[in-house]
Amino acid sequence: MVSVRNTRQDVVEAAGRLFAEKGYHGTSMRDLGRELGLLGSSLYAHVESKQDLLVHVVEEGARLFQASAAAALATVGAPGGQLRQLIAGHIGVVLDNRDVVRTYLNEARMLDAEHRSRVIAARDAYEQAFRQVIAAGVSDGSFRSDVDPKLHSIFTLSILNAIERWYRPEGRVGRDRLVDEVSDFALAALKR
Amino acid sequence: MVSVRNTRQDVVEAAGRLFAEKGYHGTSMRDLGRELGLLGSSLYAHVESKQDLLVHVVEEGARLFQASAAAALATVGAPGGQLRQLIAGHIGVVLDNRDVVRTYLNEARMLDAEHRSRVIAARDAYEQAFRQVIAAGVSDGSFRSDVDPKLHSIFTLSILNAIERWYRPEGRVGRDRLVDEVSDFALAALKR
DNA sequence: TCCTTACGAACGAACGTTCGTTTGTGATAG
DNA sequence: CTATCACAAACGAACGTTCGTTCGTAAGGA
Repeated sequence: MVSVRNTRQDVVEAAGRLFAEKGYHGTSMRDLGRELGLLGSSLYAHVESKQDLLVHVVEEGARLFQASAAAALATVGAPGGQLRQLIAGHIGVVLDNRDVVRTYLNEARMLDAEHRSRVIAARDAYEQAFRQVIAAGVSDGSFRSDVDPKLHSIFTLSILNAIERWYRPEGRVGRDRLVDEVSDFALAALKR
Repeated sequence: MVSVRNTRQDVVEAAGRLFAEKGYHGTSMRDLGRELGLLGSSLYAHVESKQDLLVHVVEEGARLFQASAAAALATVGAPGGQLRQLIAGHIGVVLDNRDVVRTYLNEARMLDAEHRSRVIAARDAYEQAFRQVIAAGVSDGSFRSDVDPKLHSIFTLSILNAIERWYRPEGRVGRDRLVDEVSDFALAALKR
């Protein structure tokens, strides 16, 4: 029942891979066709345009992060635990969807103005989740009172978003260790 | 006596600006010409090739960071103070050379293999400066003993390298405040 | 039989780059 | 002073290639 032919999802996945590796403008439709064993022109049976492919990859990235944040916020517990959940979720998304995430983080600015502003809005909303949790911890006294929630969330997200640039799954740092290290680093600045 | 004509340095600067904004592959030689008020073909009076332009911008970025690290390491003082110097220097480089730094950070991977590996080596050497200072602080007891210098330097550099993505000089956070916030954040995880 | 998938030729536009020519400017010679 | 010269800077046409995309057609599974 396995189809020999390619499906739309195959094309989007391959696009994520190539966009992540060589950038949107560095990838041609013929490159992408070659990756799937077909001609560049054949891709148009599955997809409307090259820009359309970028839109789909980036929006999948946005969806993944949004779902992760929603799940973390749904957990009950102290702000410290919730922040740890946010961090663990983010790292899970990055490690399980490297190419989509790399494209989401690095190539979204190549989108046309309309789609790009939607992505920016999604990122703002995601950052809001971090800010909320930190602000809650400041309010209820579990975090230091002189913490700037906005700056702290930017710093934490900076660490998380950079992971795709250096982390190697086969290296000496396992996934759980990574979550612990990032969490401890981010929480150290919050400890009163 | 200011020249009305453009100089090689003008071209490299404009290239840094456009590469930072639209990416290397997203910038054409005709775009770059337009930026300077001339034709794309006219650029070849100043420059060997488009790739050549990228090489010069990226190598300038590498030089700036290397000089900053050397200056910070030359200061005497406790590891905590030296780390703060490294951070302040990095932030200075980023804020005073936004376009060069953005190109250095985001477009270096578009270089051919030879130049790219030189950039990677330069980045490794730069990260080494951070790692050394942290390791020294662990050794002399001014930092916690269970700190992993490599991970800590990666996290700190992640924060520093992300600054170009969100910081606005005209915003509510001034340069000195930014240096303090990043330093406090990075040092909190080192406090014993 | 229809519908999806893929082909492969072709399109016009844009790409990086080359080249012969023109232009402007500063130095030099009369 | 002015005429001449050299040279760098810029032009603009053109090159060969690649780009994203279109289209008519063929093949094959439901």
